Amino acid sequence: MYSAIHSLPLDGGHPDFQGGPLDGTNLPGDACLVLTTDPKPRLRWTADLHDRFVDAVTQLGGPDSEMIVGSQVYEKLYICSLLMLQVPVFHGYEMGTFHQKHKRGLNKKHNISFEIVMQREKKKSFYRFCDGLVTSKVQEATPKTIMRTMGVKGLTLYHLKSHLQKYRLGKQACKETTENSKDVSCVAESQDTGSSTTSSTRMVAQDPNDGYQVTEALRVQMEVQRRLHEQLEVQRRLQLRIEAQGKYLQSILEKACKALNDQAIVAAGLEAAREELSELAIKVSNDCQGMVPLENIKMPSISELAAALESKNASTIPVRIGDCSVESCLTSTSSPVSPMGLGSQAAAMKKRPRPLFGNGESLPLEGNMRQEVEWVMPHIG
DNA sequence: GCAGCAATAT
DNA sequence: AATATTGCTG
Repeated sequence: MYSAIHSLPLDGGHPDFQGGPLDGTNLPGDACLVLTTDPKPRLRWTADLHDRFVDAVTQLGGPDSEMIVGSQVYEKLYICSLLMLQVPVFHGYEMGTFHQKHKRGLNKKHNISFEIVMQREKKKSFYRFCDGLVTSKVQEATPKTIMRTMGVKGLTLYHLKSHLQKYRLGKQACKETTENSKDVSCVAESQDTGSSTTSSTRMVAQDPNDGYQVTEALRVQMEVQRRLHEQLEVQRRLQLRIEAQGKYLQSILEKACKALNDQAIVAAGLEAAREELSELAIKVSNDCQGMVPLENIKMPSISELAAALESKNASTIPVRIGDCSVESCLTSTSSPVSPMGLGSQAAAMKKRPRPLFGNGESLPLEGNMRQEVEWVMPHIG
């Protein structure tokens, strides 16, 4: 029916193209843009061309990729510092939800910025933290961007528009059928905010976005591990500090003992007191020795970590914010790093011990790991 | 101008 | 019938 009147070589990043036949019979190795010979020449979507199209679309985030419809800048408050650590957690926040939960803690002054992302399919927007630790450069797959990434001469916006429309419809239908047959729950990737967990996060194995989701999950895991290390570091410093404190105490006691001993000869009545102090000194010494050596501190498992992150998030923040020393952890007197200062940070912590994941929000990995966590502070005599 | 949907044309 | 194109809306 169709016969080609002309064909244009593709330019773009495929140097391996073989000049195609000039008639309409295109083999899947062709890299030619074929038009039909009709009063109205039409573009022929050859297999090859389509493949390129698909490549471009997936590269741009899939057929239902997100649209970034705006951005906002918020003050670098405690909550924001927290969010810095929690980029993945931030995914899936819907606008309303986010506002409700965090608006009070945020201000439009400093340099934390968020994208307002709209997902094509859902037509709902949500915030995504995008300062510094941008997760992925998900560009939206629109006809224009596709055209750019395909880099095929002669391909117009209209061609792509139409083809994309069809492609999306096809994908949608495909998804629906697979969804009906099997309700595959997705990897812990998005929040459990109900409506935000729709088709786009419930993808099936062959979906091109699946790879993205896997990387995303991996990234989350790495993030968690990173924080585990941070936490352990704090723990270690705390331990050292505690040991030092113990030694100091002991030396004081010993001195006191000595002093008393000198006088003890004179005042026999003090004998009893000396005895007591000695005992005390021994006790302290024992306590010091019995204090859990670092190696014996119960190492938190990932699951514990996750739970801990959830419940004790606030306590990790100062460490990250200013890399402040143990002193500040212990005494809360060191210099504040965030504009609001430690005092108000402490207040914030008191107010919301679980600022991010409370209120039904949850860490992505949390589902199967909810345990009581007591490892943050080793038991001290 | 552009994206996306629906209708239309081939 | 399948799918490319055009029309129209926001």
